[in-house]
Amino acid sequence: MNIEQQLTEKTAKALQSLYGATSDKIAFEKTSPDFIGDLTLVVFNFLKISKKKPEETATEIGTYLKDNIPEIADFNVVKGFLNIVIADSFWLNYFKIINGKPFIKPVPDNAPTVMVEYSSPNTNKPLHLGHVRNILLGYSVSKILSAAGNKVVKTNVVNDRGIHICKSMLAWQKWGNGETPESSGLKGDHLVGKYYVEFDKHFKSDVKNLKLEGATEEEAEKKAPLMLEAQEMLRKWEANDLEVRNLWNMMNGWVYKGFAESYKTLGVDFDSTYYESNTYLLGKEIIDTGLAKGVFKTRDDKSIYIDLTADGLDEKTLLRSDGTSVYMTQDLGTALQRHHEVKFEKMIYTVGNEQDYHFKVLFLILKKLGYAWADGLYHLSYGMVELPEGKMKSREGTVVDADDLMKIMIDTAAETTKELGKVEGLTDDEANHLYQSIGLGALKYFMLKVDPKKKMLFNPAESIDFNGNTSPFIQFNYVRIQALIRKAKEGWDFENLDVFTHNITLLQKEKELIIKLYNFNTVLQQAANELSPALIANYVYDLAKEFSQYYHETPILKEDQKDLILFRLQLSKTIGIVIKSGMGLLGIEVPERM
RNA sequence: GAUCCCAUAGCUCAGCUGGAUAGAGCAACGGUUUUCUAAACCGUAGGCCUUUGGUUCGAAUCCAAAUGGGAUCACCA
Repeated sequence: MNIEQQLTEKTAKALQSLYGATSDKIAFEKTSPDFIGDLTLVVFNFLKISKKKPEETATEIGTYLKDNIPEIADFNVVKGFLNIVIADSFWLNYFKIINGKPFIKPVPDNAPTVMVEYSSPNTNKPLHLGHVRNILLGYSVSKILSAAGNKVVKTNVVNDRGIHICKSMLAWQKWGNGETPESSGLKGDHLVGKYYVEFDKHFKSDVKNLKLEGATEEEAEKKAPLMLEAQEMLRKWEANDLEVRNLWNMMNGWVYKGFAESYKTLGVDFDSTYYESNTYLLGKEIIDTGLAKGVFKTRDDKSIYIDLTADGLDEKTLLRSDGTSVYMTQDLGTALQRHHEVKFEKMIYTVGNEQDYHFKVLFLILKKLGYAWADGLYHLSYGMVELPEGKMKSREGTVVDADDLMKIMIDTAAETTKELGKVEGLTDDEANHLYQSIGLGALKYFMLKVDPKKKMLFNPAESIDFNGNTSPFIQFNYVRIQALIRKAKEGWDFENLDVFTHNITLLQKEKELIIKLYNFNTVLQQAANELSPALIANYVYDLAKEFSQYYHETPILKEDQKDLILFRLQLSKTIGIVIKSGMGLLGIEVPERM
């Protein structure tokens, strides 16, 4: 079925029969638009075995292929380029098979399991723009992996304990006057975040005072009374102090409720959630294993470490001299626990690139401990989100809050939609749902169309632009297709678009569109391999753009011949299916009208 | 000091494992609506792909170095 495979195989045979040797460099690529043809073979690589001029070699191979592959209609040679024209009948035939069918297949029973971790928030403040990129990436990658035939387990690790939480708790205790989400009308995560900021404010003035008394910055930060109190609170938490635990439970409860709301608006979910308060003691048994295997070593002060200098890394402490564990130890333990619970083939950590080093070390340690599954661990590292005015700093108030951002996007969508007069005939619920699809779609697409590993600039003005390479443009083209189908059902007798029995001549653009559809699976596979939603985003945009051009230059319902109307409707409908599937992989909804 | 990542139009980004004249969108300028939804379409203009070497028939793409930007290198998470 796959035409490239067939061509590659036959080319190998052609080389063998023409020149008595073969090559492992046979690769077909898309023909450049300036030349005639669909697929191109570059023959320069074969000159050594053909011992002939490029043109001659290309012509000989072309002749052989044309004689042996019925789907080849024609070929032409330009310098060392062999351009192959695939017969329209092949593309039409292909279209008959896919016409109206879903493009994404269900996950087979024997599919490998992949665990994808994303979001991983701290519970001391609300989600911000950086989390948004993380969450959208992780969610989209889950969808893509699932579409590519994997069982996906989406998981979230909540960092619900530690000094950061105690800061919020302490500030609330001191200055909160019993304020609750209900009494303040604030979303729970925002309320807790407010007290985190409050802590920082008072802490800074503590530090300032101490510095006036002659302390250095470092000393002051360590000795600030507020910090000492927070640390005391953490100790009490670890000792299971009832009062502290109750406060902790209450405030975390507020935050979870707030997060749940944000996740819901964003349209993402998880199959499992791990809480660090349950896992932070894990990893200590791994220390024994490591020591027994001689992988870990003990220092004079009883702290335990691993020496990675031979691998070009540093020494990494895994157990403090007081016997407590560090972040790395916890992550080792969590990895072990998760592999035990979910027998994953692969585990993907969606975490920012500032932790590249951490994950390099984590994976290396697991490999050194001899866990074979460690080869399946992968750090999906993504770049920072920067604002036009520079980096986001929570303490300087230059953070873009996730809830605010979503609201702005939805409100702007509402405004624009009303301006364009597109709300007629919609109920309030329908209209609100539409604003949500458009506003959030724009946000998601804006963040996902960029290669994950690159840092990205978030320009608010540009992100709410609904023209050009944006989600609303893609959604709009889907909507046009649905409008065509609705009209066709009303005015014409085209109830069943799935039957394809006619024979027609393809326009150039129609052929290009079918080829585009043909490429969907390749792009999906590549996106799954590279864990890159950007590939899907760019593909869907290209498809929508080509459709938009087609729509403008070609009559569909206005066409005279009934066969042609039917075919063009079918083509449009199938393009719609692919647009919807592709957008679905990005976590973006497509409306039926807009 | 060491390691890792990045550098393409004024701006934001594509450009897959090397191939023919480097592509979109935004911004700018001009055009298209009695005809399927103009959140659209068409056109004009805009480039020493940071620099220098190397590999090759052939480099934006691979290798090395330089420059600029970012990140990391805790008994923090």
